[in-house]
Amino acid sequence: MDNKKALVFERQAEIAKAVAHPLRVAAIDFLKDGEKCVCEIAEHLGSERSNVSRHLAVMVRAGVLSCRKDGLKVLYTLKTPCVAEFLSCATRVLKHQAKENEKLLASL
Amino acid sequence: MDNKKALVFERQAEIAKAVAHPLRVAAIDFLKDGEKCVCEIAEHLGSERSNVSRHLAVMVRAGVLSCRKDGLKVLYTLKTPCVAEFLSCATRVLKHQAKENEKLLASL
DNA sequence: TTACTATGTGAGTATATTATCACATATTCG
DNA sequence: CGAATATGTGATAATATACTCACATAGTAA
Repeated sequence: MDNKKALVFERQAEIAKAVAHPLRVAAIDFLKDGEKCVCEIAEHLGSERSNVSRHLAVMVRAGVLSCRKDGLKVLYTLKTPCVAEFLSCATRVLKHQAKENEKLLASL
Repeated sequence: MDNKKALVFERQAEIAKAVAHPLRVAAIDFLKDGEKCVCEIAEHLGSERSNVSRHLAVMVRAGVLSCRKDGLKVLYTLKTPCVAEFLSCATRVLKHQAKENEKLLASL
C-alpha cells in the first residue's frame, strides 16, 4: 500500500528530474515545434553536440522524449503533450511568484 | 529577447528541481491535505527531522512551499495548487508510459 | 574503398546534492 | 530560572551530475 505510493513518488521524481535542467527545458520548448535532430537542437541551444546528446538521452530514459533514426540523423520528439504541460505548470508557479513580488514591491 | 527566454528556462528548471526528489514529491503529496509541521512530515515520511527540514527549505527557496511559525512549530504549506498539478502532469506521463508497456507486453 | 557527416560514449575533472551527526537556537511550560 | 520540545545549521562523506575532449560507430555519397 504505502510501498506502492513510494514507487509512484520515485517515478514522479524521476520525471521531474529529467526536466530539471535549463538546457533540457529549452530543448523541450524547442521540440514543441516538432521533431528535431541533435544537430539542430545543439545549434539552437548554442551548446556542444556531445553534451546535448547526453541530455537528450537522459530525457529518453525517463520517458519524456522518444527518438527515431532517419539516415544519419536521430530525430527527437516529445513523447506526449503532457511534457509541455509540465512546463506550463512551472510557468504558472512563476507567475504566482511574480505577483507576490509585485505586491511586496507596491507596499515598500 | 533570447536572453529573456533563457531566464525563464532557468527558473522553470529550478522549480522542476525543487520537486525532483522522491522525498519532496511525497511531502508535496502529504501537504495537499493542508499545512503540517516538520515533525508530522518527517514522521509521515519516515525520515530524519533535519533531513526533512533541509528538503522543505529547498522547496521554500524555490517558491513551491511557504511556511509560518506557530509557537514551537513551523507549519509548511503548498504555495499554490499549481504545484500539485505539476505532479499530476508527471502522473499523466507515467500513465502514458504504462500504456506503451502494456502494448509492448501484449505483442510478445 | 575513402572521405564526410551525425551521433554517441569513455575518461577525467569540476561541481552539486544528499544524508547524517552533533550542536545551536527558539519557544513553551513548570 | 531550568527542562523539554521543535526546528534549523555547520561539517563531513558519499554519491550523482554536468561538461569537455578525444575517439568510436554508423550511415551517406563520391
